[in-house]
Amino acid sequence: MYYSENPRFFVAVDCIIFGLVEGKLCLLLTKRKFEPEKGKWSVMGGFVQEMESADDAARRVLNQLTGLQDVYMEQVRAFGDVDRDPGERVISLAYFAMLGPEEFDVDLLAEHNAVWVPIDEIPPLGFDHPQMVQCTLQLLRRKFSTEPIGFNLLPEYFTLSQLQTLYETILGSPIDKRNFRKKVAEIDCITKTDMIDKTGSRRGASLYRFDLAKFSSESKFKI
Amino acid sequence: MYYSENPRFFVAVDCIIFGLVEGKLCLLLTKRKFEPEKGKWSVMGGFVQEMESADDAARRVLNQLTGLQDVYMEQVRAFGDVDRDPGERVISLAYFAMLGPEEFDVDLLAEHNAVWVPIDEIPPLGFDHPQMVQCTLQLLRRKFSTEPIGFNLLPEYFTLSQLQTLYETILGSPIDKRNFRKKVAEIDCITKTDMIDKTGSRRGASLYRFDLAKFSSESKFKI
DNA sequence: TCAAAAGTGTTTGATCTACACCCATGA
DNA sequence: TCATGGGTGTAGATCAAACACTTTTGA
Repeated sequence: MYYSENPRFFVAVDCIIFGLVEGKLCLLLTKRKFEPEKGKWSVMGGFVQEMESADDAARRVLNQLTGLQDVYMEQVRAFGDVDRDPGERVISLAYFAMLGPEEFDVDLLAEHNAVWVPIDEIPPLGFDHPQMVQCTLQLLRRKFSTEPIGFNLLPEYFTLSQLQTLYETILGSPIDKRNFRKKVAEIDCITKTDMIDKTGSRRGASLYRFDLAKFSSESKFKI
Repeated sequence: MYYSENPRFFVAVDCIIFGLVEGKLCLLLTKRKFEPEKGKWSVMGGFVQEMESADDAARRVLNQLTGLQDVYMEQVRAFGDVDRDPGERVISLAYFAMLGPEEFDVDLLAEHNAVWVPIDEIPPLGFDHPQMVQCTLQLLRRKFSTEPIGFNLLPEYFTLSQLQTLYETILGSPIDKRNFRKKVAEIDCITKTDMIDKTGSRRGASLYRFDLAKFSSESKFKI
């Protein structure tokens, strides 16, 4: 048989999971409890199984760690260097996910030694995970200003200040408030509600939401 | 052992190979001589081997088909659906390559049933190759206007008309000649030589070249 | 009454777009 | 001499960036 002359490989998925914790962009990292790289920090990974697609495997790994379903996820790329895993030859597919401020299953996180780490405080990681994270951050920044994905990190209703702070955090530079609001006003799929958030200021701020129905892939979205 | 509880998979690389043939953007496709999908058109693929990285595998496959080395290649993404290959479970990594007008090994191409097909005349392809090609074209267009990769399709020395035609072909819309030349003039790494090409017109056109030394990742490159 | 965040327009410079004619040459 | 592709500048529109003050309200 044509196929069987060829070798087979373990195929892993590694999930680079973003979330906002106390306003800071964080990664969910785990301190490994198993060899190889035991004791080192790494992103959460798992192996693709027979009856699941790579995308399904990534969703499963994310679900096992957080208990969450229907989370925004996307493939970053494959990492296929021969020695990227010191234990065995493993080809890995990196995925990134963005979590909103839902309640996590804290027990699951603890069970996996998982903690939120701000992206400017990332400890040395095992395997080729530093590369994966760099690559993912680049992708994240590029997508962030051209596609409406930031909302995955926010609650359903959010203030413009929250949104602006998020963009400043991700893009790494301050944004002029008036220019920012001018742009937001031109984006159809970000709509004002008549609710007011009084927790963030004495005066109160209007709450907005992302309206998926008003978003088509051809709508302008440029922040 | 931790790893061995998990299944292993065939891992393929599929090469989406671009070239300019008579001024048209073409893909190098092969008519399959083996099952599965025998008789159907597909892009050129091969299996990753034990002692080679995924990138090396892609380079090897390209070399086996064209005889060429040191060709511009880049990973597109992984395709991991369970049934993407009707014969066996195969996870595939798509790569794209851009060939200049070098001499190909015609015998090798013939041996693989490979022909150049203009991208607007692509026949129905087997497997999930239509998806791969679409995905790659998107990536190509995005990279084309922000990174100096188009030169890989051109000879070392080229005229501005050739360059403009190339951009019009890839981006799919006509470009104003004066505006195009204005932009090119502002790009440091495209330099004029004192050579003249007399083959394309009676008057003759200055030949330009891409100067890699003058290109840094921070240089502006926006066409 | 004051601290703290929300909200609001205008001006300036930069960039992009549209547009038409002369040039040099070989056939 | 003329057909063919090579080469050149300007004006108007659009977009991006800089900039400061008033409003509301709970403590």
